[in-house]
Amino acid sequence: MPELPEVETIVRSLRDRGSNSLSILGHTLKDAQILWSHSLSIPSEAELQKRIQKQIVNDVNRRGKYIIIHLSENYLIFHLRMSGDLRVEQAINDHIQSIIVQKHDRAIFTFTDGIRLILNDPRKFGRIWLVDDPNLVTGKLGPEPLDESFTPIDLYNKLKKKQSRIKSLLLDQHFLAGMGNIYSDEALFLAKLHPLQPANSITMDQAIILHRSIIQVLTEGIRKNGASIDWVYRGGGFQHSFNVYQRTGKPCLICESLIERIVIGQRGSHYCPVCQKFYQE
DNA sequence: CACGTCACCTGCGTGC
DNA sequence: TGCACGCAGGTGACGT
Repeated sequence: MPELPEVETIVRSLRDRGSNSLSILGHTLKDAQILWSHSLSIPSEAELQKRIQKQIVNDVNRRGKYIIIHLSENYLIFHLRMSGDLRVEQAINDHIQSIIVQKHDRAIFTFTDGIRLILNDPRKFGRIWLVDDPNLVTGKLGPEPLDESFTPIDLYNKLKKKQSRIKSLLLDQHFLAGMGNIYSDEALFLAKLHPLQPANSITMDQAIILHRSIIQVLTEGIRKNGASIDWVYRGGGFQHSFNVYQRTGKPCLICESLIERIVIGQRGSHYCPVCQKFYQE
């Protein structure tokens, strides 16, 4: 489900107390229940339960699409993949609460004061880790697109070394962390690049614009609290700003040509055939 | 090594 | 209405 902006929105809601969200900062863990065993990557459920006890949440942040919860001793890490979501529940009555499980709940973390952090994940692709070193999980990720260390020159130099299609590269988390199908399509539209364009055919000028477009769509996505599509609604509004994603057959908002959809690496790719020309040398 | 394809899952919309 | 099919915000394993 979530890409960088959606994950960032969730991280902020876990970290910062909002009008309708509950921060877990400073809370002390008491117990964990894993309802779908594959949701837990490492360690074993017994080990997890033993190790998280009495650990305090010191911070919550993000690396790419991974949510990293800094505990007193270890790091509790979540990846929501396609359909995962995290919610924090207010403590109600202990006896009632321990029984309440919603459809698709896969893991429940209970704090000493009764609040609960719950992974809900219809498609069961989401994963959880408890590790001493977060690099064990996120170590191979590419640069953070919103960090200053991500520069147009570096992007150009890396593109030059790749001959895969630009759309596939943007989805490759080892190349760049955090982009998913929505934001890749939207960034390529802003950059006027055809999704099938080989990476090494992209010019310096185009790379500069692509760099700016990536930052623009991600920043706008975060500002709108991410996108809410399908039957899972999380309150974000970026879906109202889509130029091409899921707009197949609808007029381009710039030139009114009809948006096309092709499949690249098993993923639907949406683009304007006129604004996003395929360059042949 | 680099790149493409498949497996892992459930639910929803569409068309017959 | 029922059912088959295609589609969905991702990624690791495997093949060429």
